[in-house]
Order: sequence, then C-alpha cells, then structure tokens
Amino acid sequence: MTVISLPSRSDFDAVFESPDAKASNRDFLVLAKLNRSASTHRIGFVTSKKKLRRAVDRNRFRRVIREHVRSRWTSPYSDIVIIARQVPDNLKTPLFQDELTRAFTKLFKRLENIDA
RNA sequence: CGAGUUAGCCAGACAAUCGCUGCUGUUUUACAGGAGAGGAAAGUCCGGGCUCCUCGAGGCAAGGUGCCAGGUAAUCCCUGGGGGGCGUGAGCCUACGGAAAGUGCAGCAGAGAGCAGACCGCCGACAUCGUCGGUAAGGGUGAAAGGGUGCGGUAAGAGCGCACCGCAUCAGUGGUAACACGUGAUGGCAAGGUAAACCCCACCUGGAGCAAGACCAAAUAGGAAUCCGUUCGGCGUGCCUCGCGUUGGAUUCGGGUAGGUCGCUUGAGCAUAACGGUGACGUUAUGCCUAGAUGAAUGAUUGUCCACGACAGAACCCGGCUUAUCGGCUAACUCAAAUU
Repeated sequence: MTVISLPSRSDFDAVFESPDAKASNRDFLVLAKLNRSASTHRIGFVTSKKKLRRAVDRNRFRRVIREHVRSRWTSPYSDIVIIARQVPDNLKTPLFQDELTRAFTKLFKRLENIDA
C-alpha cells in the first residue's frame, strides 16, 4: 500500500475546518477527515521551522510517521494532517513508535465508528 | 616509546525484505535494470556565472580594500617573499600605507604629558628659618619623562665637544618589488602615542535576485473591439396563447489568478598521466557522466561484525571564508630521553 501527500492548500483547509477525528500528545496533533472515494491515505505535514528548528528533525519526523501509517493502518481511507509541536524526545528510539500506535489507535477507532 | 607541529583522508560495513523520487528499456502504466545528500549540504560573510531592470562619458557622494610579487572568471581568497611579534624547536600569529595637511582623544599619579618640566637634590648670587637665578647628571611619579656608555668640559650641568654604539637623510650595492646590507657621506639627534577616531593617499564597486526570469493557461468577475438586436429576442412559469417575472445576445482580443511546463543540472565538472612552475596554478592527452525533489524523494524492519557511530539534510550553479563535529588512519618534520 502506498501513501501520498495532500496535493494542495485547499485540501489542508478542508481538514482543518471539519475534522472527523483528532488525537494529540505532547509532540504532535493529528487531524483526520474521511475520504470514501480514495483508495489510499493522503497525509499532509505541518512542520514549522519555529517548532522543529533543524532540517534533519523535520525530515525524520515526516519519514517516521509516513512509514508508520503506511505499514500499520489501512481502511477507512482518509486525509490526515499532522502538526508538529516540538522535537520529540524519543524520535530516534522505538519508544516513539509506541506513542504513534497509541495516538493512531484512538484516531482510527473514531473514524471506523463514523464510517459505520 | 613519550610530547608536539604541519598537510591530507574516512565519516559505521555487508546482506535480505518492504517502501519513496528521477532516468533508461520493454511485450507501455506495470515490470526490469541502474542512480539517489555533505565535508561542512549550515551561517549567508565575500567573489563570480546566469536572469531581468537601468545605462553617452566623466566627476562627486557612499561603501570596500590597504607591506610586495604572483595565481584566478573573480575576491576581503590562495601561493611565494619581506618587516614585526611568540615559541628551545618543527612552526604559528600579524587591517602591516600616511601622525612636519588639518582636527580630535588620553583616567590616576606626578613639579612637569606635548613649540616640555624645577618637587627633592646640585651650583651661584643676595643674604642667612628665606628669596632670586642656573641646571635634566642623580632621586621620586607614571604605561610613557627629549638617545646609550665613556672621556673631556663646567660654578654645577647639559651632544656643549669628542670616540664607539644606536638613529635619521642622501648616495651606493643586491633584489621585479616590499626590503636588506652597513659601504660611503651628511646631521648632534628625534617635540611622543592613537588612523579597526575623523581624515589624507592609492586602487576597486550600477541595482535586484531562480519567489530571477520565459512560456501554456481553466472557472468566476470585470475591461476593450466588431456584428446583430433595441415595439425584438433569450430564459423561467405553463399543454399552448395571453399574462407575469427576469435579462440584451454572439464572436474575437488583451491582461492574467488557480494550476502546469521550462529555467534544472555537461559544469571555470571529475579521474588518471605527461609537461611547465619553488608554489598557488596552468597546458595537453585519454577516459567518465556523478541527486534534481517542488506540501518537497535517501526511510523502516531483521541478521552478522566492530572501534558502538559526532555535527548534521541538496533546493539555480560554482570558487572561498567562518562556524559545528564521535572517533579513526596516513605522511613529513621538531623536541626530550635512551640505545648503537
């Protein structure tokens, strides 16, 4: 399964204005909106230079989360926006995977309820 | 072996599976093959290419550079050399033009700090608890007090005179030059510091930047032109007419938003060799193609090994500088000790 990026500004705004589900922790905030016509997830990242100062951290943040979603989560397909809040302490360790699992479990539970 | 100096190199390795972005091929939309971050990609501090704008020439202003010669597309960079400073040494550091063109600035101490200066001392005169004058050799102050040593000289002293040393100017010699030598002559001789203070002198410099710029180009609204219509026509309501409501219609053009394409990687390119040069570098020959994303590609998992992995992610492209950086390796040289 592949994961593609949100193509344009208007797609971001659609998710911001009426998200179907939210999940957050100290490091990031996730918004999601169901997209029944899609055949895959579409992910957009908001990684501001102010919050994640080094380019290495911004790249790694995107890669780790994209890979996590690609390998672990399937239907219902949706548009997902992830906003970084700070540099995660455990970004380079497996502990960050546990945090992601916890957040996305909650998120997809909500999405499945709405979808059903 | 120890301590150090300089120059350079590497930046976990290998394999498997699943993914991502270009490229090439094909049985063309899915497979296969092959490629895919750095020494600093960073800071944006300099220089250049490239693009657009401006532009007759020169000057002023403003900013920059600042020992000499060379290298280069160019530089505030690099190389070689000179002066000064630091180090036992290999080596390292150095905004290193001009202070009799002018202006400004300098705490405290001290008698005096800038066409020097008498507090103590020394000498002389008047005269005798002192006053006036001479004196920069001695003391004291200070970061700094007007060349040093010796002899002569003197009331005491003083480049006042002389010798040697130092200094300055001119000539000479060597060097492309900066500069050096001390060879000769001259001068009794320095009344300073600061120009990353203003300034003077010499040289250099148009502005903006790939979100530069070029092209294609929806929808909506508005604009211009032409033609048609302006008792008309179109649309809605309605089976139709009347009626009611609403509205000019068609074509073309230009600007240009969303979006897209190009710019975008073959280049002052890299590697090897030869030749020239002390060197930076240059010339020639042969070979190679080595990221081009654009909400933005390099990741994840597993296994094995080790020294257990730092700083950190291309965004038009190069040449430098500066800053960050776990560790490891190589070469040349220096010092110290020991041995021969």
